[in-house]
Amino acid sequence: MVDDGVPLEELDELNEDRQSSVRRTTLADVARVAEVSTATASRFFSSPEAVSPALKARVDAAAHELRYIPDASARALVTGRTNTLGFVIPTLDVAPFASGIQSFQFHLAEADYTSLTAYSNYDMAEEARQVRALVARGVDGIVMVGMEHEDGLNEFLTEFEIPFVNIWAYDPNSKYPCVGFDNLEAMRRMGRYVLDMGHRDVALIIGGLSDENDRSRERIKGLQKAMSERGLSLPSDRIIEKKYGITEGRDAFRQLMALATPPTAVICGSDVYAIGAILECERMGIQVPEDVSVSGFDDLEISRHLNPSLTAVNVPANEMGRLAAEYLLAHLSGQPAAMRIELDCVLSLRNSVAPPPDRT
Amino acid sequence: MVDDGVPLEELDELNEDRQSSVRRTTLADVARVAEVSTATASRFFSSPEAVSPALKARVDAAAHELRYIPDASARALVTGRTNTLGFVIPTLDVAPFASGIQSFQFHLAEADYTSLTAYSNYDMAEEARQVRALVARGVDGIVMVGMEHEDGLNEFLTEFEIPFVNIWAYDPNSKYPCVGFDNLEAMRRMGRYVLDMGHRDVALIIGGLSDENDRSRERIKGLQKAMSERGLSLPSDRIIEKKYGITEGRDAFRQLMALATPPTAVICGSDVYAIGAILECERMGIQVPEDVSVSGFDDLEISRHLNPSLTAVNVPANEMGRLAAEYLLAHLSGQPAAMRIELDCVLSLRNSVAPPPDRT
DNA sequence: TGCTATTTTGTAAGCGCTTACAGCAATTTT
DNA sequence: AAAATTGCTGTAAGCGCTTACAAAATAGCA
Repeated sequence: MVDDGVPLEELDELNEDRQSSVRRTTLADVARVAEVSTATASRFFSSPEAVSPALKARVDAAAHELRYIPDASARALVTGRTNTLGFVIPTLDVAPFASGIQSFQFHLAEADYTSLTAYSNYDMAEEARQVRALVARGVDGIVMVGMEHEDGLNEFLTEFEIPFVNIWAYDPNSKYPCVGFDNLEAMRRMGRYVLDMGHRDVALIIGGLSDENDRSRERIKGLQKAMSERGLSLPSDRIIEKKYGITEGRDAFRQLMALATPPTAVICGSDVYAIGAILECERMGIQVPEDVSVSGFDDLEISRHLNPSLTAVNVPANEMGRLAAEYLLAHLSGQPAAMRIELDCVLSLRNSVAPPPDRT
Repeated sequence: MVDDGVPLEELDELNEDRQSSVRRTTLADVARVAEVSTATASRFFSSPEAVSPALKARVDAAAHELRYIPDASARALVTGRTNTLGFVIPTLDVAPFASGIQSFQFHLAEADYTSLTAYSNYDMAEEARQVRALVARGVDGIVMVGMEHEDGLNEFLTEFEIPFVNIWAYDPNSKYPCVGFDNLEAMRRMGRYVLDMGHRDVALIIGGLSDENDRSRERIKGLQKAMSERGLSLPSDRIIEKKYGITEGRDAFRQLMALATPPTAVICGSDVYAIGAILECERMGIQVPEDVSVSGFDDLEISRHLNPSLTAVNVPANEMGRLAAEYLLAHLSGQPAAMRIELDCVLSLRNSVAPPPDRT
């Protein structure tokens, strides 16, 4: 794959002059050229309204002439602020996470903040490690996914006075800020909808090890609740946990269909499983929704296009990213901000769920 | 949506104590507790081999006792290095870009580097703006997508001695470092493959405004080249430019089918268009590949699962992310590194391309 | 016009860290 | 045994910037 054996002249020079490289332009240079003090030059950048028009013009000219770029590290050192926020997500491979972070960054940019992203890979210990690394980098605030974190992590952040917010989940009793939706309630709604169609044999395909993932756990509970409300139960052989992926969804679906009494409805904890299930149906010659109903969770772009189109819980990823940014920005500027924001999760009702086949 | 009207006690305290907040632990504190000089304490962290075991133990104990976390800004100020790299991509919504950046970050993390991501939204001016912002943040190096950038941007980076590398494209004659594949050649291969099947009426659905996107432009050229090699041409009404998205792919496909002589093969500049095309075929009752062949570019996870499975150019996104990280890391540590790395783009041959229908 | 209130500017002290350089003790060499 | 290394450690000078505080300039007012 890689083009090896590159001729020598194609190699980068070993830039030994890096140490002795040209000294970068500093505020002092600008001040000297503009014939003002460094204080005035500094004010020109941070509080221009406090500088007279005449000097403002001189500093501006000097800065341009010297192609001055302020040094963020120096500024951070003295102000104690880096204007950078940290964001720890499980992975970018899950489209809604990517959307959420993009939305988050977009809203930060408007306030001249940037963000450092780190990945936990659904591992709490790794998440904690990443959070600590972000704090060492000097982030002014942090976003994490889910309400549950490694023991002591919340205390750690509190001790270092790093504001943070949990997203992708909502708990009205949480001691800590959160912006998200109620995973249990969302899945319960989907459960009710499916049960209202008349299904009694329901199964669930869900992601991640639920003991490390409070969102998954809540979703499982939500479905169980919907069923017990109807006097039904969800036997554990009808809950299939799989790694994230279409292939995994197919596998799980096949597993389910091999059961003595296969479910008439397969509820998925993520759209990708549902996509896998629908594709597997096609292969197996099973009709959706005539023979089996399938529902998803996320509402990816493709889901509405599928055949049949996928009924799914719509996850407000962009909204969460935006609100997390707004919360942190408000908090950092000393403005009051709602500690907990609950977003609604609507069901996108489409064609993959219908009443069960008549078995009389 | 948003839960408004939050009761007052639910609001964050306006943390007015932020200024007067507890002073954070510094190296000097650690040094004092360990009864060593700050120099020794500093050495303990940056070059521990230069410290005697006895003092090492004392500093270690003191650091733990005080829960000391070094200040990255202060270190960056004095060393002139932030250990942070910048990465500017068009958008995270395109899965391969997300993969590439995740791979990039993963490899940086091993070297204790982090990365700042910025988005250009396929706009060169915005890209330049983001690059400048990253430089102002003090990044030690930058990754950009594509070979073409705003006028003067390369010079700007050179002037500030910021190493950078272009990815997602490859040009053996580039003056600047690149890690990628030859977009023209990749598409030419796909073109040949399709033409070898016997197709003569070929059309292209491709993304972005090609004058701002050298990858798209090269891909168009690649197909044109493959066709002209066979004495064929690609009329402009058979090149449809659309924004990225499945819906757009469907629209483009319908547009193509409405042509006086519809193409027998639709080549797409991205898998999402191909997915849209295949789904639209299903709706229109057109058989793929019996009636029309469809090919993609990217090779997303879902593509192999589709029905029919999608023949596509496989883009080595992870590989590019990894190699970009390796290049920059090597360069920054003064080691020689190949300036240009060409990655191969293999065709993932599957079932969506077949010989054209017999029209006799 | 003289005096005070206000605005604008400058001086200089760090922010927390690294590192050149010097000092000193323990080895090693002659 | 004196001289020369070698290995650690400490002193102190900044890195580039912001911001109290003081000083100067300007405006306001009687």
